[in-house]
Amino acid sequence: MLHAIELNHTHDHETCVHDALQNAKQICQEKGGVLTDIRRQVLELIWRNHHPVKAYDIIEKFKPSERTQGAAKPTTIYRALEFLLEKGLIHRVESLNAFIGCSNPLHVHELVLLICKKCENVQERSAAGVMESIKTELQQAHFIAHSKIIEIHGLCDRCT
Amino acid sequence: MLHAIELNHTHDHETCVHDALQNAKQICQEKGGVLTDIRRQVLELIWRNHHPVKAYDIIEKFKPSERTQGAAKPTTIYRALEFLLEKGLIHRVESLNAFIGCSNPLHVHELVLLICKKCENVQERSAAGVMESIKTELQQAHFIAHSKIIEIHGLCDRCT
DNA sequence: ATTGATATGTTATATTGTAACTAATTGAAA
DNA sequence: TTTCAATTAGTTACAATATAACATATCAAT
Repeated sequence: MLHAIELNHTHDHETCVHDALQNAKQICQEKGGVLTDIRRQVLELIWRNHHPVKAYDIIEKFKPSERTQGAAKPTTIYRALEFLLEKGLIHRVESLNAFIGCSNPLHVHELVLLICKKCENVQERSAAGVMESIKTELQQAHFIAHSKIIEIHGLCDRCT
Repeated sequence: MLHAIELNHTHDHETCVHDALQNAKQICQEKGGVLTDIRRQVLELIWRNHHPVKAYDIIEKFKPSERTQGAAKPTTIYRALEFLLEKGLIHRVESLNAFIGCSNPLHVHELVLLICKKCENVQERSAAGVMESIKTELQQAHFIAHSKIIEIHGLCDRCT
């Protein structure tokens, strides 16, 4: 377990962000992408936040380099997000139009997202049992799945 | 089973739209809402389309009455959609930013949506087994669910 | 050096969704 | 039956989210 998404006083945020970047480097090596400055910074921003981050939050917070004049334009950020999604380094939360860091990018996995309405943490779970029963359901329906979106909204452990 | 969402030559579309409107009237009686002209027309449009419909598609297609000058404004349509969602007469497909008619509005139910990439049909399934395994997963996580979004993208029976 | 692949910049616009306030409607209580 | 309160709808303006299309830059391999 790399990073349980548990944001409490014992959580070492620097380590966690650092590890995410290390993973990113490794994955880019393995899968052949390049973790450019922009992409790295976007990933880092998402991990620092540790809550679902909206594209326009990133756009606003994004630090311009010497070359670039203003803040990064939408296109730039959306392209970085697209890259990170492709490499499995982040997830898109459909029901929030937002993004979170993938807590276990080295291992490709389908997931259930548990989204707390109160603390806004998102917990990522592999939920093998759920995936198994979905498989059964899909077989009954003769449906070939390409992607699965499972997002549960409610109250997490600590917020109940 | 009210309307399996099967759009083929044997599918009687008029009956299907008609039944949806009948259900809507009944539900509004039971739950206390009023199925106004606008709301009814929005619901009808969604059912006639029989595919996921985007809010702005509705806005464009919306027939103005004698009173209203131009097409309906966004606010009007979003309000109607909100009403229909509340009454369980339609579903929002989060991953498409679109809406579909609920195929069994008389019976409150959590569902799995099977979204075909090719024919764009959306099949609504109760998937008791899936819901059961999600329940187990949530208990393990000590998470209290308020709502569940389960959307599977892929190829349906007829499109494989 | 040239080329091809990848990444970024730039401009403009498309799409999706709300806020805030006003006016009309309607149905029941006074 | 008036008037009141609640609900619905109209209007204006804008916020938030996302993409298209084309130009430029970077850099490694030929």
